[in-house]
Order: sequence, then structure tokens, then C-alpha cells
Amino acid sequence: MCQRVQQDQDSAVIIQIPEDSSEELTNTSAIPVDASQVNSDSVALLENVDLGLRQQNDGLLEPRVEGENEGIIRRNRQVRIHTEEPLRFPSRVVVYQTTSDIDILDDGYKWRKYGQKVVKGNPNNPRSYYRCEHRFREGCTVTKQVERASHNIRVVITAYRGEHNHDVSLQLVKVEAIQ
DNA sequence: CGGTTTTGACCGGCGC
DNA sequence: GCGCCGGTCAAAACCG
Repeated sequence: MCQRVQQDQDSAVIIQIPEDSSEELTNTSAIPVDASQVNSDSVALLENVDLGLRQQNDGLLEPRVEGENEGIIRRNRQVRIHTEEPLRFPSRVVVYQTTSDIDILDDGYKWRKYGQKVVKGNPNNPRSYYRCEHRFREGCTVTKQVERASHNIRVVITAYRGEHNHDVSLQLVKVEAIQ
């Protein structure tokens, strides 16, 4: 059902993405989930999610083309988030799912890329390394790693390391779509 | 021209 | 000790 993508002794948020590529979730755009908005059932509502599809004049659906905004299908969507331990406010869980033509994702933070590496088991999708831009001004040590899942090219896996201004202990997070 | 990205080198941890 | 692996460095390239 889900795949452990990374584990680390340091502070980190680990995102697990369902392996089932048939889920509609794989066609949505970048979705930031603020843990403070997750309710007691660990359900978060994602508003206005881009499904990566557009509707033609004849009603047929086709994959959206980058830069094209007319006819784009958006829909609200709920996701359930499972963790090994409770999310601590204001920890921030960011779940990315994107169409393959979108390479640059915006999670609200400014990042500076400092490395790229091909990792074992996923030779076609090199992992990118980013540092929080605030490192250079305020000493923020947060880094994040971004790579596409080997089992589904559309799924982008993002792992955060360190702390922005809060204590985030090791968490194992599983995200699945509802309905 | 200055800030950012790219990319090969470098380094430390780990298993054998 | 050696090789593999993943994370980081830093010089060069790139770009607005």
C-alpha cells in the first residue's frame, strides 16, 4: 500500500505516498498541508486542487499543458494523514503530487539548490538538495530533498530536515486520498 | 555583474 | 583498509 521512502535519525518529516498509481491523487498539483489545519480525525481539506486535466470543447478530457489555464479541472479533495506520533503544531507537512510536466514546486518557502544526486534504486530520478534561504541571513538550517518516486513518475516525494522555528521530531507520515 | 544553478569532487559513515 | 553510498562543497556555468 505504502512505501517507506526515507528514514533518518535527525529531525525529519517523512512522506509516504500510496503506490497505487491509479489513484486520482497522482494527477493533482502541488498541495501544501498545514498540520495546524488537520482535524482530530487527521483529515485535511485541500481546496481547489488542480487535477492535471483540462476539458476540451467536445467534453473529452486530456492532460493539461503547462501554461494553459482554460478548461482546467479543479476540485476540492480530502486527504487523511497517518502519523506514528501526533503532529505537533506548527509542524508543517507538505505533500506533493504533480503532473510530470511540472518540475518546480512552490511550498511557500524560498530554497536554494546546493546539490543533486542519483540515489540507489531510483536511477532515473535524481534527488535534489535544497537549503532554506534564511540560512544565509538568520541561520535557519532546514534542508529539503525532492525526488520523483521510482514507482510513479508523477509522484514527487519531499522530505524536510531540521527545524524552521519549531521542534519537529521524527515522524512517519502516510497520506492517502479519501474518495 | 551579481545571484543562482549545475556538476564533479570531496568527505564521512557503514558494512564487509 | 576498501568500496559503496548519500550528503555537501565549491568552482564554473548560467541567466536576468
